[in-house]
This record gives sequence, C-alpha cells and structure tokens, in this order.
Amino acid sequence: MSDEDKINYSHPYDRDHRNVMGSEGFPFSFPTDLNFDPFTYSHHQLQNPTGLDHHHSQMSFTSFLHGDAEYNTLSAAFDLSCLSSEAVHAVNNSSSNKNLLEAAGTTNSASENPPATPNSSVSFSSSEAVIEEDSSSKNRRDLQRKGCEDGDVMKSTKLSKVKKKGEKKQREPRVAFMTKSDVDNLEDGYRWRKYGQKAVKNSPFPRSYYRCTSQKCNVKKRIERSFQDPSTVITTYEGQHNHHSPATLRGSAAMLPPLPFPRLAQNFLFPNTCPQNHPNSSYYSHPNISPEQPQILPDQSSLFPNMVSSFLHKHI
DNA sequence: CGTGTTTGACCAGCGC
DNA sequence: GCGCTGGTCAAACACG
Repeated sequence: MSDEDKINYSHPYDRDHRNVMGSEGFPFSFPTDLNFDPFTYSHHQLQNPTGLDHHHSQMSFTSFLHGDAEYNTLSAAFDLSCLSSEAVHAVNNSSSNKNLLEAAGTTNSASENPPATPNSSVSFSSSEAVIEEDSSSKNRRDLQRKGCEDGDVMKSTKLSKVKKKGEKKQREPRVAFMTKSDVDNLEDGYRWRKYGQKAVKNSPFPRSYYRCTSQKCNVKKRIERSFQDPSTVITTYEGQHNHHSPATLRGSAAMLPPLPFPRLAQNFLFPNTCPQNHPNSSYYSHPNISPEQPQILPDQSSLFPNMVSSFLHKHI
C-alpha cells in the first residue's frame, strides 16, 4: 500500500469489518513517551508552535476519568484552532465526552454520569498512581502464551478462567492525544508493533492497536481517526515506557532521567476551546488563566521534558 | 532471517 | 443466558 493510499483512507473492509491499513511514520517526533512535558514549552513556543504547522498537525490534550483509572489528556493544542475543542469539550460535555472516552478506551460511569461539578470530572491528583494492569487478565494472557509455547492453548485458557472473585479490572492510566494530521501513526520516537485492528462502532474509521516493541515494556497505544472530524487522529497511550526512546538515545533526551507518569494539565487550557455552555468550568474560572492566552503555571513547568527534547530537536 | 503487518478467531466485560 | 463490543492472540504473510 502506498503512502498516498494510506492518507486517502480507502477502507476495504473485510467481512469482519476491518480494513486493511498499514501504519505510517511521521516526519516529526511526537510525545509518545508519557514522560514528555508540554509545560516546558515557553509561552512563546505555545503561541508560535514550530514544526506542527509545517506538518499539518495539531495536538490537543484533555483529562478525564475512567472508572478506577484516571485518563489524562492534556489540553495542549499547539495550534490554537478549534480542533482542541473536542478534547476540552470532552471533559465537560457529555456528547463529545463520550466520543473521546470511547476513543480513549471506553465509556463508563464517569462519562455517562459526569460528576456534579465540572471541576470534579477532571482529577489531576493521582498522576503518580500507576495503575497496574489487571493481574487476572494479564496472567491469563501469560498463561495463554505459555500454553501456546507448550502447544496447549486451550488448556491454559480454561485454567485461566478460574479467576479469583472480587478482582476488578484495572487499567494503566491513559493519555489521549488529538492530533490534526493526515497520517494516523505519528512518529514519536518509539517503535511499535501493530497487534490488532478493529472497526469502531458508529465510525467508518478503524482503530489500530499497537504495542511497544521494547522487551518488558508493556506500553500500548491505540490510534483512530475522529468520526466527527476525520482530519483528527486520536492517539491513546496506555502505560509507561520503562526505557528511553530509541530515537532520542543519541540526543539530549536520553540524558534525562525517566519521570513518573506525567502530572496533569489542569491549568493548561485554552479559552477558545472551552465549551460555551460551561461558563463555570475550571477552564474559565482559574485565576491564573488569561481569557485571551494560554497559560503555563509555574508548578507545571517541569513536565514532559522528553517531549521538548525529542519534539523540538527535530523541528527547530 | 528478523521485524512488522494483516486478519480471523477468541475472550472478557457489560447491558438487557 | 445472550448478544454486542472492545481488546487481544497468533498464524500467515510481506518486506528489507
């Protein structure tokens, strides 16, 4: 399949409603690594983002909750167009919220029964809380793999069905990026192996599943195109890389110590992206946020260094 | 041959 | 229990 074919998105669905699509690199480094830090961008850089526009790409982030897990999407649109409204909107508004939540993994009580206050729908307090993958499902898969190696998949699968009661499925924290881009699979410095593709309900665009190829790194990402805005790619990362980006090993980013899961961008918001019908949301009410300009709060200034190093290095 | 993609099948969770 | 959906597996395949 040629690059042009991928960009044009013909969708020859097979009978399982999957289409044939390949992954494609992207000419700039993108913060796949959950350690990257949009807040280390200067205000000037945010107002005048470099690189992204040249590649017809924009990013936006928001944050939301999913059951026990916290979903983090930083509302950091480098291009302050209305694109990011979908992401920010997702925090406060049910329809887009559900859309993005589905994109980021699933809908749930948090999205369908939003908290009473807009602020409460966004939790930034537990960024250090790396939620372990459900041990039962993981063990099951491990058993399946082991069983496969032993040539006895079914046996191990059946065994794995005997799981402890009361175990509740938990997921790694996720970060969803909405990116205005012609290509789906944005280059982010890490190597990914595609392990699945599924049709998305109510969307003509499939969702692709990728796993970090590094050994012992269980970071996954999903890539899908927004149904509402086909020019927007929603990339959802799950988990933390336990290694440096291969693309930055020779660069300064490799010298940076790995960070825990990024603290959240509660205040990294853009008024022009906020839903008009939520005038009391935190986005508007935060005293440090100018109604005209995006702001970076001092206490957020050390986040995501890898993003700067890998992203800016390639585009300045 | 190593690496990555494709894709049919399978499983778990959830709602009804 | 059943059907639907999201997520994953893994054999087959493609490619450099």
